[in-house]
Amino acid sequence: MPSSKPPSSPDSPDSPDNPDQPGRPDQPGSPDQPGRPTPPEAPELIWLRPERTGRGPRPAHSRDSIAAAAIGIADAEGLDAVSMRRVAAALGAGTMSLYNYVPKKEHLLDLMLDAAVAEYRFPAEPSGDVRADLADLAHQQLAIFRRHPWLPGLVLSRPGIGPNALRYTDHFLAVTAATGLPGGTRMEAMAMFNGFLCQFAQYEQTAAAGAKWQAEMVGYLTQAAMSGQYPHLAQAFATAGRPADPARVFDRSLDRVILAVLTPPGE
Amino acid sequence: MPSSKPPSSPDSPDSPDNPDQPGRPDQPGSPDQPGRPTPPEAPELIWLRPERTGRGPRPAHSRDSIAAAAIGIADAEGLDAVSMRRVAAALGAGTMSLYNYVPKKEHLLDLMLDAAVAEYRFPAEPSGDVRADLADLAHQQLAIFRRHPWLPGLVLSRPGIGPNALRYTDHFLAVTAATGLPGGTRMEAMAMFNGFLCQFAQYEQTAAAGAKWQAEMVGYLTQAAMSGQYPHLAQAFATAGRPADPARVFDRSLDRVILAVLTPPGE
DNA sequence: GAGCTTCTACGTACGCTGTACCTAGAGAAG
DNA sequence: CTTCTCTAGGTACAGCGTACGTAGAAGCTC
Repeated sequence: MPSSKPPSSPDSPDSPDNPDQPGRPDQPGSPDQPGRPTPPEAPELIWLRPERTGRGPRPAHSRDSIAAAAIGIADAEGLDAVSMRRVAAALGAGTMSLYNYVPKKEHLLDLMLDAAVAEYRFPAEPSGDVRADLADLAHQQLAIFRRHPWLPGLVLSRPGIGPNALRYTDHFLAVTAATGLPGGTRMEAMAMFNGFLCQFAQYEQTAAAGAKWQAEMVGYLTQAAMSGQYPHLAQAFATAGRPADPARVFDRSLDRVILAVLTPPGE
Repeated sequence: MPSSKPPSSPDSPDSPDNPDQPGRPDQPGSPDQPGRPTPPEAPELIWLRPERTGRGPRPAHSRDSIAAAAIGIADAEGLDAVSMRRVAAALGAGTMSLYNYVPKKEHLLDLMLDAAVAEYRFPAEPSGDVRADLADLAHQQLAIFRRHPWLPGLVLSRPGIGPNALRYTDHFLAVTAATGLPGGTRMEAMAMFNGFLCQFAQYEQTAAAGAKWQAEMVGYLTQAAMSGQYPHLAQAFATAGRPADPARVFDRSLDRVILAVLTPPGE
């Protein structure tokens, strides 16, 4: 139904023939009398709302194009610059028209998130080497996070699971199937895996963003270490060598995460 | 994420008579003549600003009382309810007076974060059982997160390190000293440990918050599983037993995290 | 076709946000 | 004493999310 969205197509403003199937029968909610003025109950989850109902004029935009516009703004100016007005203006639409596509701004963020997740390229089949497959997944994810610096924060703050996130989940489950671990355990492992990557990417960004911030942080930490109030911190500082190569830190930490993922939970 | 945005100063509306400061050197950072009205450079990190300089009237509030007021609001009504106006009103102060204590709202969040971290109760010395100490730390942290539902999101979104966070760090380093791992590795391990706890607490909350959300999610996932597009997800669903006890899930996942923490990184 | 219904587009307006800027006045330093 | 720095707090502004209402297009049923 939804995507199979090649990311190479930036945005086709109106694909003239978009034979989508509106055939979704109805909400499984409360069977209402016909002719009720209020729709029974719109789902909160945007993925449960059909993109198009088939009545009335054809929408001038699509979820994909809206997400692409928002992502463009976020990539260029940060997530804070993504406002309903900005996105609508980027689409050439009136501000309030956006609310025909997206009931709340949160849902716009959900669209952005899932559109970004569409950038993964999964192999058709797991290679058989679980560690290698997970490492590949991790490096892809890090690359996507670097392309979209706002993404880690979004992933960490929202529980959204769109169609593309489901594809990611499915792939992760496929890759880890060989471990023999039960499905629930592998889902928990995925959450850990994901969380680690988000945090690492976020750390990377804050470190890279401000030289001033970094300098202040170093000053603050050394001052704290010298104060004598934090002896173990001081000792860690004293024994630390050079700042360590970030790529090495990533691979090292990733190894540990993968280890945790692959270990059977039974004590 | 948010900052790094130059003020841009589009236009000062109209200052009819603004006689002083004709040659305002504008951005700080330029070495000024002595006796210049602008202070040389205020640090961005709030912990590097002295709480009190000793001149002028005594402030009517303290960082602690401000943080306590903000935390009270956040606990009762969520982090979104914490606005400068609300906090100032809770203190019985004018809105703009708050800016004498906190240069930006971000720093108010930093104060809140560190005040919440102050709730830890660390033993004077590590017990010698690293796993047990870490498990205790984790359970304390989870309890704090449950007391302050807004905290995990803050911790995940801000790199702030206040004095109490330093105390936490020091304790973690003390506990893990027995592993013999180098300081840098233990810091990375702490980040993983922390991140896991934040994410778990956050998941716990979103799951507990909305029965409707949960119901929709289950419907969405089962529908996705039945669609045939996500075979491994479907299989995981099919083989899953009952929803599993959350406390068990926590302890199980915690075990894996601790395992990852304690494992030497060298392959 | 007519007529009804349902959708889209979008302007206006409201309450809220963070905060720049300014005026008073308190109190320590010289 | 004077002088200077600090604090308290009001006013104002640009921008936010979005509730609400109107106008008209497009599909369904007859």
